[in-house]
Amino acid sequence: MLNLTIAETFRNISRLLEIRQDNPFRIRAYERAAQAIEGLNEDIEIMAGKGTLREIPGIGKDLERKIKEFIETGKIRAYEELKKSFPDGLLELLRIPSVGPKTAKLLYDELQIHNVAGLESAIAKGKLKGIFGIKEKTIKNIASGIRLLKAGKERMPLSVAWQAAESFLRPLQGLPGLKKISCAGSLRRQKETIRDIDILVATGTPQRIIRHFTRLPQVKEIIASGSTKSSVRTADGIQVDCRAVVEKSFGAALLYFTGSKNFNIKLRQIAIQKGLKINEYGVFRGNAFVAGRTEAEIFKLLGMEYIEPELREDTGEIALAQKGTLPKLITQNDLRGDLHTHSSWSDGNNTIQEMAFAAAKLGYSYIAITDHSQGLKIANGLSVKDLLKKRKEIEKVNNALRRCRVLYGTEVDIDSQGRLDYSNETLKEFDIVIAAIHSGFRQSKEKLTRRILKACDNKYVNIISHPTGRLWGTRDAYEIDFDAIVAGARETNTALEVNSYPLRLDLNDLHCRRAKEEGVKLVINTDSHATEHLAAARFGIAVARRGWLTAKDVLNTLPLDDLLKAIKK
DNA sequence: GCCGTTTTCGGCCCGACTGTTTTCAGTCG
Repeated sequence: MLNLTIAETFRNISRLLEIRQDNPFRIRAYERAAQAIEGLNEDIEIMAGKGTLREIPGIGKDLERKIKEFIETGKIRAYEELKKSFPDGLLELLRIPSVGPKTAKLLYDELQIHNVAGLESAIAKGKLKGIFGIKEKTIKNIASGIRLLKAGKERMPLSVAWQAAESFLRPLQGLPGLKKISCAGSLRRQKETIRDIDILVATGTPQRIIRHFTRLPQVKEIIASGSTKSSVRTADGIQVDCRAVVEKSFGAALLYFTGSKNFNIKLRQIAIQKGLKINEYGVFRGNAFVAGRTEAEIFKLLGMEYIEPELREDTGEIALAQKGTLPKLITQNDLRGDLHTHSSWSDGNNTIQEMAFAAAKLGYSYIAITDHSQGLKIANGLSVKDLLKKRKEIEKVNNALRRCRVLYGTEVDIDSQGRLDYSNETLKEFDIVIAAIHSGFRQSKEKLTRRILKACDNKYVNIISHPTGRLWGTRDAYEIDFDAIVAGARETNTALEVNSYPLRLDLNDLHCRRAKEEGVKLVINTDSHATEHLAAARFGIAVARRGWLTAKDVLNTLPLDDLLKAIKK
């Protein structure tokens, strides 16, 4: 898939144009296009084939041509030309916090510095002193920016970001003078990975709240601190921004700080058409404040439905909101059960009874215990003989626990040839069968895809679990032909799983939206190996919401009887 | 370079903080 490559190329063009001090609107056009392409839920090559590139906001005649050029030749001539006028590595300088295009150009023009290593040695030799506009403080900032860049704090998974955010939200909540508090930014939009954390507060005494914020024990460094805004870095290297506004502006500020950037720009343009101006303090007609206390009143004023944060990516949601036809996103309350969990029969920490009680406590009306199959020795997979005993135990738990029905399930291994690890005789006894790949990840895309399709063809397989095999920070997704799998799943009435386990999140939001478009049902499971993992469903819900899913698209929102009917082949 | 309820030209989202200036440019979000 070329989407990210093309987005990156456009972003680089934007940056080089910035250094060259080209037309600022042209610069922004490339940046906007890059962001729009990143947010696409469709393969850009397929769109090019269908001739729908121009439907992407920010893609006009010229960029359409450039995208096609890239798809056909692997290059964009104009970009290659542009690169020639700059030394290799110059873009690297822009990745240093506090170094922007102007500084990069200055460093290059004055000292011929064109990469981070060169900048480091120039600092060490004291060469930056004496350049107009650069003094001690700036040099220090650049040096610490380089250290940060090298520490390589890239993005963190959503789950880690939530933990960090809560460590700030909790101590601030209830402070005297604090009226409202919320996280904002990509965290509120529940993106899969987060760069930094935004916190917004409504207060009449901003200085006091900001002071409290910067003095929290986990703060290691104050990056900036003004009267209404402050940025800090934690000992873990996570940047947290706090912004304070008066209560009247809270909705406008929340809207603004939640983003995404392209979404905000689009909204402000719509406001301008209506003779209004939006900033983080409110919506104004002339100088008169007309809205801003809540996000809802701003959307209403702009003539559109409330748009959930997870949808705010400028990928078509604004038009639907104007028509009033947004999907009603699934919530955690819609889930009636978990269909992928493990017990101590295989590699889980808890007994079936403990898992069942934990599920009941969450308000679930069913939980499937889907232990690994016999071939997966490393996970203590169950032999056919074990299965009989396990089934008896489930019956016992079901007799004792009325509120939450335990389903007799398995996560059956798909072997390297696409065969299943239990016979059909065994499989047909289960209430629910999940199939998944646990080995042979390095096979070709075609072979991996065939394995999964073969599993779909089995009439007892109800769900395909973690289809792309990715494990965050450990293993990249293996390549599959997702469109082929969607087609196979649809034909065979096999559901695809959104695995909520924070390091998997497989499928992702893009996959969800695609599957939904093609009419394939999804399930949101946790793959829990302990009772406390069940709570991770919130992360699967986050993915599903970003993937535009409603409760209707997700099978485990159904009552038990309906669920069992719906998964039948 | 994009875009159009001001439609093929002439606009283009908006503001806080810092460091370097002494009124503002650069960076960031």
